[in-house]
Amino acid sequence: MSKKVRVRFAPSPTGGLHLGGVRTVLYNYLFARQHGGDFVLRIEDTDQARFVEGAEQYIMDCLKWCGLEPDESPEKGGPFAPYRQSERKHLYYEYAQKLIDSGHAYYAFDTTEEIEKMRNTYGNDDHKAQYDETTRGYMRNSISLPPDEVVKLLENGTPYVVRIKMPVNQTIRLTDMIRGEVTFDSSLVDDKVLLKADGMPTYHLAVVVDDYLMQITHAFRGEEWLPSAPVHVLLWEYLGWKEHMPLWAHLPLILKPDGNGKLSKRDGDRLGFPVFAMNWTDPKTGEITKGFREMGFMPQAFVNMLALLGWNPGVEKEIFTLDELIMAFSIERVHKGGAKFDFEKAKWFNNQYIHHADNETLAKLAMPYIEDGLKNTGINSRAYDSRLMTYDYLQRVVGLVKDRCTLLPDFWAQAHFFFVTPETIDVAAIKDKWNDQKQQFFSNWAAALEALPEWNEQAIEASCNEHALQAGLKKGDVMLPLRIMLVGGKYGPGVFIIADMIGKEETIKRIKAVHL
RNA sequence: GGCGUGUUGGUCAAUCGGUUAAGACGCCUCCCUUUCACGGAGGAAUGACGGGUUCGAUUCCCGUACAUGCUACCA
Repeated sequence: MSKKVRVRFAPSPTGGLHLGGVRTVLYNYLFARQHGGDFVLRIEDTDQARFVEGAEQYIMDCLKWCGLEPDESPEKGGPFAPYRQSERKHLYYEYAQKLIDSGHAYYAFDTTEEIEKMRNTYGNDDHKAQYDETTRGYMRNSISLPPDEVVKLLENGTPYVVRIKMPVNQTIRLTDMIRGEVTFDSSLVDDKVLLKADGMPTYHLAVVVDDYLMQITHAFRGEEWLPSAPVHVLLWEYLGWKEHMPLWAHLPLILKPDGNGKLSKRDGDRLGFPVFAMNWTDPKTGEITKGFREMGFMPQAFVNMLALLGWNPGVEKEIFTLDELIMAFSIERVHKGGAKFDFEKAKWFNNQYIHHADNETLAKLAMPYIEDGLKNTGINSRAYDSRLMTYDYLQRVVGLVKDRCTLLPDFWAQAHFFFVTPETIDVAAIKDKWNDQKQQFFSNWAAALEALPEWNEQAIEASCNEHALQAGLKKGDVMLPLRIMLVGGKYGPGVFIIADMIGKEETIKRIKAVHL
C-alpha cells in the first residue's frame, strides 16, 4: 500500500515569479495530477526582512493565469492549514527543542559581529571559516559554555539561535529521483541555524517540519538546494521521521541564453525578454518588470514551452495540452544539466498556439489589443463598433492574419488596416515604377468601382483585371500599388479580400488618397 | 579555496554498447504565393579532452579541463 501522493510548491513571497519557479510548479502539478495526488501551495515567509507586500497574491495570480492551481493554499485552505509559515511560527519551537534535548542541536548566543570575527580569524578572504566542529568550541554556545552559564543566559533573555550540530566524518546519502545517489561528507557541512533569534525557523527547519506535517511524499526544488540537502536528511533522521522523508528531485537550473549562469531578471531586461510570468511591480520603487502574459503570450503556450525546457518525452511531439502533459510527464526524463533559455523558441510555441487556436478564441484574445490600437490612433472604439467592429468581423480578421502573428500584440500590427485607414503609406515601395499610366488607371478604376453592382472578392478582382487590361497594364503592375494603398505596406492577406472586408466606400477612399 | 552537480550542432534535445548520431527552434537555398506570412523540399552545423573496460563506445568506469550551484540568523 502506498501513500497518497502529495507535493508542494513553496515559494517565498519576495518578488516576481521567475520562469524557473513556474516550471517547478508545473512539474509538481503534472506529477500530482498523474498520480491522483494533491498539489499544495505553501508560502515560506519566514524572513521578515525580505517580505514584499503583494507578492503572495501575485504568485497566486500567476498560478491562476497558468492554469496550475493548487488544491490547498493559504487562499483555499485545506486540511493542513495554515499554509503560511509565518502563521505556523508556534509549531517549530517544539521540534527545535526536541533536537536540543536529543543533543542534535544547541543554543548559540553569538552576535553577528562575533561570528564575523570568527570567520576571519579562522579563515581567510576567499575562504571564510564555517561555524562547525572546528570552530564551535571557540564560540558562545551550549556546547562550549558550562551548563549553569547557559541557563543564566537563557534566563536573562539573551538572544540566541538554535543550530544543528553536524556530526563528523559521516557519509550522508540521498537518492535523488533525477540524479540517483548523491553523497556528502558531514564534516564539510556547517552548523546551520535552525531557529532564528526572532523565533522564526529558517528554511532548513521549516521545510522539514512542514513537509512532515503536511505529509509531503515527493519534494521538487531547484538544484541550488542540493548542497543543503544533507542538513535536511539529517533533520528527518534526528526528528525520528526518516521513513516518512519525501523522495527528492532537484531540478536543473534554467540558464541565461548568452554565456552561462542562472537566468535572472536582469538578463531579461538586458536581452529584451520577460523572465517573470506576469508583470511585477515593485511596491517600493514602483519599477515594473515585464511578464510573459503582458508580452502577449498565451498561458498554454508558456506552460508548454516550460515543460519542454529540461524535460523531454522521448517522442517527436512538441505541442502538448496540459492533459497530454499530465499523461506524458515522467520525472525520470527530466534532464540533469541546466538548459539555456531560448526566447526564439518560446515565441515559436506561442505562434503555434495562435496558429491552431480557433477564431473565436483568438478574437477574444486580440480584442484588447485592437481596442488599444484604435484608442491610440484617436478613434473611439465604441463609435467604431457600430460600423465595422462586430465580433463576427473581428473573428474573420483574426482568421485572416493569425499565421502572421507570434505574440498577441501582433494582431494590431497585422490587422490595423481592417479597422482604420493606414496612417503611413510606404510609397517608397512603389515609387520607382510609378508612372502616369498607373495613376490614370487607379483614378479610372476607382470611378468604375463606384458602379460595381456587387461587392465581393471575386467581383473586385475581375474588375481590376479588366480595367488593367484596358489600360494596357499587366495585373502584376497594379497589385503592389493597390496593396500599398489599402494596407500601407508590403504585408497582409490577399488584397481583394481586404477590399471586400473594408467595404466599397473605404476602398475607393484609400485608392484616391494616394498620389505620387 | 572547499564541497556538490553537470558537459551531444548556436539553442532545446533523441539515443538506455553496434544508428549514415533523430527531431525541433534559429540560419541559408529553392518551390508555392504578383505582398508578408503559412505550407512544402533541401542545406550547413554536434558527442569537451585523455585514459581505461569491451569484439565494439556518444552510451559504462577513472582522471583532466571547463561550466555552474552552494559555502547567511535568504530562500
